[in-house]
Amino acid sequence: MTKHYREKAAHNWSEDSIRLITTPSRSAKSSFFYVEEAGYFQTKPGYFTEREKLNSYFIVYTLDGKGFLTYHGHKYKLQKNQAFFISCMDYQHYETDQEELWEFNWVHLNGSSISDYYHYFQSADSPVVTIKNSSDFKSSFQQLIQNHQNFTAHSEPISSKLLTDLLTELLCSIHSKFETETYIPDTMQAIIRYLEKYFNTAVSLDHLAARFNLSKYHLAREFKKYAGISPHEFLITCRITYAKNALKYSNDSISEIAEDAGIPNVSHFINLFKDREGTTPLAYRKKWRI
DNA sequence: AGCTAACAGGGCCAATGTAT
DNA sequence: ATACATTGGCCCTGTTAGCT
Repeated sequence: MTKHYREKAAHNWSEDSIRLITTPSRSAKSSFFYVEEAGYFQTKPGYFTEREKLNSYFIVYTLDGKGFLTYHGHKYKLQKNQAFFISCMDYQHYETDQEELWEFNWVHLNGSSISDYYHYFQSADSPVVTIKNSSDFKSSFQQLIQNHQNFTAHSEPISSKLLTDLLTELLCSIHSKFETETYIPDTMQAIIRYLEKYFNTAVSLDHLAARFNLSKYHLAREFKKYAGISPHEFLITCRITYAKNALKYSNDSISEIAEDAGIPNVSHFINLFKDREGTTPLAYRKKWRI
């Protein structure tokens, strides 16, 4: 591992700005999200930071004014209520606008599962998002800073909770390039309900298309757009869910359950179940009955 | 008996690009 | 928004043999 941490910065910020370094416990590092450093900056003209190859993640939330971020070869403008979430391993440069001075909350954070959050966040085309639920986001940041100014026995789990809130809000603020509201059209809802009801029959994409009077190509595309998975994948999920329920709460044999779930071929049922659940049907039944 | 693993072959579907 | 074409992948089947 080559590690050449590099940072260059002009530390121009106001008197009432805040910068807190923390020393998380061993257990916090292994099981929680934890703060490495956090604060609030009211910048002065000339403020900037440039760094790379730092094993830390970084969230910045613009409270007022204007800032600029350069990351992964692009330059982004940051305005009020916009946040970015980046990995400090990669080169980054951020600075205040010279006229509209940048005011922001920030946190360097880490944790065992943060790379998964970051990976999910990267499905957006930009590291900068406009926060949807801004009052909660702002309040979580404030609580986070307060929490580190007044150490208590439960500071670390509380910090982890607040960081999770921040990360969750970041993920929920991603808008895909297809401009999705959380709204799901009625037809798609109807199709989802139909599948939930008739999963145990041989329902195909063609069948669905005919039933709902849509082109099957269009149907498949739209379904995935709103449900996140293909119609067929959703069907399988319904079948596995039914099977798990029957395995746990009935005494039906595996082959009966397979049949009732809409997968008459037992061999295939077992393979599919194991592929999705990690255990065979019988092992699943036993696990929940001991 | 009932359950599971492994395998191979056939067919259908999801994904994608393109056109209108 | 809808339709068509292509293709690689995986869904499904059927069988067999080994397991509890």
